[in-house]
Amino acid sequence: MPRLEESIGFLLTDASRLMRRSFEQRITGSSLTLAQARALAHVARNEGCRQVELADQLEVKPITLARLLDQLEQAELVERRPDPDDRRAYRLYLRPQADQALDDIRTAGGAMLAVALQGFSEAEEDALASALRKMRSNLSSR
Amino acid sequence: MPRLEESIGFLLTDASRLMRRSFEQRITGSSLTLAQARALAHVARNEGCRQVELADQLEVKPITLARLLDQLEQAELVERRPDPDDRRAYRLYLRPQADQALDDIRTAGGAMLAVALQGFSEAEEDALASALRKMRSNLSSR
DNA sequence: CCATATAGTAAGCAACGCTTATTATATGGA
DNA sequence: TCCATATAATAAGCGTTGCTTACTATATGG
Repeated sequence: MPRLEESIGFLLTDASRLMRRSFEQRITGSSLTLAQARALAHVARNEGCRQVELADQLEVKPITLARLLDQLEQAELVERRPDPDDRRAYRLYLRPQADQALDDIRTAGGAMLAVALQGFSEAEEDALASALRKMRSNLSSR
Repeated sequence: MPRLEESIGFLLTDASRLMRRSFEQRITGSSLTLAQARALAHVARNEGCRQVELADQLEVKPITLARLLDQLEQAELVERRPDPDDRRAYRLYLRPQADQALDDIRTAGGAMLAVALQGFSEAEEDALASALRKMRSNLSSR
């Protein structure tokens, strides 16, 4: 009988929760949560995209993304501009302050990972990243 | 410039969120959340332990665990018994229905992992588990 | 015996994510 | 052209997780 609490499922949630804790402790400057940071990073890679597209990418419901964008807009990091071709839709753009926030995210994330990945070889890091990408793809609803 | 949104940090949170979604869709029978399931699994491995010990193991605050235990107690899966040697403390025990719930957790978790780990060799699974354990240990507050 | 520490809980907060429903706008037939 | 249907975004409201702060009751050590 395998130890249930040491299964990959629980290990992954443990690592994820500890990572979030570490990240949010380090990013006190920008006071972003991990979910907000993630949304911001995706806007940065997809400037001009619509919310429904981004929600699909992030694999959350549109309303969940809308709330995240409310926070990012209030922090003046992201801007919703009306889509000229579809009056129902917005297109998403970075505001000037976003560059600084993205830097902060990189810094906090880097510091967190430096701790989390202590003792990992580069090959181990690559294997981990690759495994996680594969899992994400396997679990994707698309 | 590495792709921020593909860093191990975000990959891990993605995989974790998708896993939780998949798990909670599959365990409709017992209607447990992943966090409750995790707490239950730890009670099973540590019957008779005190809440403060379990909270420490789970790396959550005692009050966070207390809420989880409220839910598990209401579901008649876990029982708080007064510690005979310390009138401030409880000791935690499984109720009879817990066996069935733990089976359900194994089943739902197994089905979820079967999807999540499609295309993984046994060696890759082991490497992933080992990497996650190392990360957890590196990020542990203890 | 008293100061301090510890076990557990209460109250209240914020984030995340959801379901369901609503509004406004697009779009594809008849 | 018009209408039925679909789509983009949001509103309202819920449950879960996890936290901080503060409290009560009990242990424990000097």
